[in-house]
Amino acid sequence: MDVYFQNPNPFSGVDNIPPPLSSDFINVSDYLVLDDDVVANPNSNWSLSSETPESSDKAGSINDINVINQGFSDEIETSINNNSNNNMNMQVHAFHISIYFLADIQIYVVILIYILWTLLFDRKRKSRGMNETTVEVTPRVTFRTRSQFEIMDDGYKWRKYGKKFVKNNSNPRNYYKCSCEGCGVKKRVERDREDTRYVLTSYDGVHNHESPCTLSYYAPPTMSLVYSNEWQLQQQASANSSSSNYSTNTN
DNA sequence: CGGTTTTGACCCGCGC
DNA sequence: GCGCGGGTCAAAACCG
Repeated sequence: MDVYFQNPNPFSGVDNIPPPLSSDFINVSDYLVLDDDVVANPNSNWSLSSETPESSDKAGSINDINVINQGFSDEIETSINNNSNNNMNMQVHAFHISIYFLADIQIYVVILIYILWTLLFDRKRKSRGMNETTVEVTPRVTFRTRSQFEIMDDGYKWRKYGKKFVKNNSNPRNYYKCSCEGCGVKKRVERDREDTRYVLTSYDGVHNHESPCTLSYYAPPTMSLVYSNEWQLQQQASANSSSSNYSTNTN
């Protein structure tokens, strides 16, 4: 499992947009595009977790990154590369801890848990009328980010299709679909019910297209102009929609 | 006018 | 079967 984060920094050169506050802006490449400050300060206050389709609402944070992938906790190794063209990348490598550092007995426990979990998952699939050849792969990744904004730029264009007040959370949960035709990725955004300073952003599925942000960054100058303008519009729209919120927090 | 947001209704799975 | 909670739909409103 390799997850690459890139940082085109869409804020650079954009007028009327407040400068990014430390750790308040996290963007997305596959899921996130990290801001300069986040990459430069690995200890800044952010976290990442992924969850199985059956275990929603379990996003948490262990140190910087927490990954719970299909029932296993994964050991994470992070590395930050700064290549020649100022395109900073963060590589996240995940290893199954069952092989990496568990003692022998614990390996068997993990294997047993895995078998039980697989059987349970298979039963759930069959109870839904899914046969053996039906593959249900809906990766859900949740980012827990300390931010004053619910809507953070993640490099993709989203269309809101629902809003729901969920139990035990006074803050609404917003549902978004990727606006790109044919892309079925969905996004769920809500304030952490336990600490409203944090925003939980869950992604269902994987984009089958490039982010407009990535295109902008790697495109030839003429293309870059087109996409950059799109980015500015998105950024300004986001800033306008939350301008009152921002103004109350900048003093 | 086209794209986005809002919001009530509807659907579905799950537990009792 | 029923109620509840979460997710989605779709029509109307909104906006640039």
